[in-house]
Amino acid sequence: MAEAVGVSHAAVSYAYNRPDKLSQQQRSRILAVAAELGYPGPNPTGRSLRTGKVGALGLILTDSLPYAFEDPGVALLMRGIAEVGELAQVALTLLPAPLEAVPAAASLDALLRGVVDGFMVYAMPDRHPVLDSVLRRRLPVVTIDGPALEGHSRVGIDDRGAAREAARHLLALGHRDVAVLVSRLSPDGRSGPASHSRIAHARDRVMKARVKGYRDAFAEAGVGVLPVVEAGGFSAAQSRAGAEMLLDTRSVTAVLAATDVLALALLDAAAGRGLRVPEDLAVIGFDDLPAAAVAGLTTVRQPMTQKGQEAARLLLNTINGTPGTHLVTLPTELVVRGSTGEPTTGSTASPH
Amino acid sequence: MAEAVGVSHAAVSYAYNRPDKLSQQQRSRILAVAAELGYPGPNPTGRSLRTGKVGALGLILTDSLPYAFEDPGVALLMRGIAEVGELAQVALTLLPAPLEAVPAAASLDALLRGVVDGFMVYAMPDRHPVLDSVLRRRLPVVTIDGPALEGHSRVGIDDRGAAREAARHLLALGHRDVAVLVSRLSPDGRSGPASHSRIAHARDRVMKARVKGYRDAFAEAGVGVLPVVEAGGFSAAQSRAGAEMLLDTRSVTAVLAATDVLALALLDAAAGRGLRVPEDLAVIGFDDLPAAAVAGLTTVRQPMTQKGQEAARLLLNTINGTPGTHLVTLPTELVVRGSTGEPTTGSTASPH
DNA sequence: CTGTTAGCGCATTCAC
DNA sequence: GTGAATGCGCTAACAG
Repeated sequence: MAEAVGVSHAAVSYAYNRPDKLSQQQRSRILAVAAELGYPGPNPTGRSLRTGKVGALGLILTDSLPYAFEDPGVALLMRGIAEVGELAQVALTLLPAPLEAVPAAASLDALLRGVVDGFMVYAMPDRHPVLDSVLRRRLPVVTIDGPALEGHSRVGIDDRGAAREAARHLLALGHRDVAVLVSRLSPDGRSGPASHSRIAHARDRVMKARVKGYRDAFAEAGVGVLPVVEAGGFSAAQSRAGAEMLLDTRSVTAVLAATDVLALALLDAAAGRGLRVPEDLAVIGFDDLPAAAVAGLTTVRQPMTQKGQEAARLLLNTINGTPGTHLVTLPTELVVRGSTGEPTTGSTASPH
Repeated sequence: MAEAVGVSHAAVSYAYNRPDKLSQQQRSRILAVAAELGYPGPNPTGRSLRTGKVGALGLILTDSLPYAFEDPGVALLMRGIAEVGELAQVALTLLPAPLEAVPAAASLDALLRGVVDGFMVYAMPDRHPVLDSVLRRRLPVVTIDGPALEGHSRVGIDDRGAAREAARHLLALGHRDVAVLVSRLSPDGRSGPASHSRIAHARDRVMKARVKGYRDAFAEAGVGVLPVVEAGGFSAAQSRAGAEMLLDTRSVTAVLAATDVLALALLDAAAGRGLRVPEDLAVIGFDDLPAAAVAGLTTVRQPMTQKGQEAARLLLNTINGTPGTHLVTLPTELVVRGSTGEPTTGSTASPH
C-alpha cells in the first residue's frame, strides 16, 4: 500500500467505498493522489477475498463453449441471463466445460478455478462428471433443463407434457406413420435408429422426456410404432445429417422433431428431395426459435429468455442469502403454422 | 485452515497443486480427510490473490449485454474467443458495459470490479466512458474493431477499403442512384438522413470507415451524391425501421447497407413493397453472416470467428508476458450473390 | 521429502 | 472523524 503518501491505509479504502466515513476534503485529496500515482483503485481480487463475493455468475453449458454459440436457443437463454445480470451489476462468466472424453482431473480443474459466486448449469446430461465438480465447490447452483440437484433450485418446462401435445396435434390431423428425430439421447456420439433400451437409458433428460411425451400420445391413441432416430449431436451439420438419414430410412407422413434446429434441417432436406411440406411431409418442431416463425414451422413454444431470467434471479437470490430451493416450471404452448396438415392418402415420402 | 487435522498448512496446498512435492501416502491421506470434511479444495479467490492470475478473459461489448445476443456477428466473435479460451483453459467473462446515459460512477464500477486477467473491447465508439475505466485497470487490453489504444494490441479489418470495393461493384454494374444505410454513426439514438457534419463527427469508427469507403468509390467515379441514412441502432427492429425509412424517402436503384443485418432488413422491406431484387433494387451488405448466404445476399465477407481467435490469442500472450503490441488486420472479400445486378432503365423504387 | 514463514490487497473491527 | 491491527485463503521460498 504505497498510499502512505499522506494518510494511512484504511482511509484509502474508505475513500472508495464509504464516502460518508471521511471528510470531503480528505477524500478528494486521496483520490487526487491516487490518480496522480496511477493507482487503479481497490484490487478486485483482494476485495473478493475479503468480502467473499465476486460479482460474477458462472454459466456452464454442455459440450464445448464454441459450439454453444451456434445454438440459437443458447443465445436466447444468455440474453435472459444477461438482462437480470446487468440489472444486478454482475458479470456473466462462461466456464469451459470439458468434453466428457477428457480425463477428468485435467480440465475439470479449470472449472473448479472459476471465480464466481454461483453456477447455472444448462442442459447437462445425467451423471456428467462436471456435476460433481460443481457440487464440490459448495456454491449456489441453479440447473436449467438440467438434472434436479438435491437442495438446489431448478428451472425448466414440462417437456413431456409439451411433447405429448405436439404428438396429439399430429394424431388429430390423421397422421399414423410418424417418426421422431432427436439430436442425441446420450453424449456418446452415436447416431441412427435408437433402440428401446437406448431410449430407456438416455442421459439427456430433455430429449428423453420429449420422446416419452411423443410416445404417451401415440400410446393413448393406440398407435403402436413410433421409431426414433438420433442425429448424434446438436450442431447444424449433425442435424442435417440426421434429417437426411431419417428421410432415407423411413417412409412417414410426418416427423416429430425434438428441436427446431432439427425441424429446420428436415425442412431443408425435404426441399432438397422435392417433398412438399406439409402435403408430402408434415414437420413439427420444438422451441419456437425466431427462425421457426420465418420458416412457417409448427412447433412448441418455450420461453427461453424467461428461462434465463428466472435462473439468474434464482441464483442471485440464493447468493444473497434468500433461503429455500425452488422448482420453476415455465409454460409452453403449441404454435400451429404451415408445416403441419392432414396427410395425403398415399405417402410419397418413400425410402430413397 | 482447519486442516490442522494431522499435517500443517502448506502441505494441503501441495496436495492439490504439486503432487510431486509430497509423498504419495501423505497426499492421499490429506485428500481423504478433505473429502470427509467436505473441504472444497483451494479457494480460487485466495489463489488469485496470491498468484495474480484469475483464469478469465473479460469481454466488453457496446451497449447492453442483452442486446449483444441478438447480433449474429457477436455470436461468431464469441465463438472464436471461446475456441481459444477453451484450449487455454480460461473462462470468458462478459462484463456489463453500462449505457452511456447512466451516470459514470454508478455502473462503471461493476466493470472495474470485474475479476479478469485482461480485457477485450469490441466495437466501442470513440470516447466512450468505458474506455477510461478499462485503461485505469492497467490490465492487458485488446480492442476489436475498436479505437486504437496507445500501447495495446488491436485486431480489425480494412473497413474503408472493403466498403470501397463493395461500392465499386455497384458502380461497375451501372448504378448511379445509390443510398447508404448505416446502423448508427454515434450512440445517441438519432436516426434518419445523416448530414455531412454528423458523418464527419461520427463516433462509431466502423460505420464511419465504411461510409468513407463508399464515398471514396463514388468520388473516384465522379458520381457526386451518396445520401446516408441512419437506422439509429443495431437491433432488428431498428434495422427494419431504418430500411423502411430509406425506401420511403429515397428513390434509388441500389443500397449500400453497412451491415448484413441492415441488408437483410432491406430485403424484407423490399419484398413487403413488391420490389424485385435485384431488378428493382440491388442490395449489398457487409459481414457475410450465415443468413446472408441463405438470402443470396451480395456482401463483404469478414472473418468474425477468426477475429475472436486472434483477439483472444493476442490477449493471452500479453497476459503471459509476451511483450509488444500488434495491429492485426484480417482480410476481407467481396462475395457476389444474387442481390446485385444491373439497374433497369427506369427506377421503380420511388418514394411511397 | 516435509514443515514453517511471509506476504498477495483488501475491508473491517476497535481504539483513539 | 481517523489510524492501527487483524485475517480472508492461498502459494512461493526457504529451512529443516
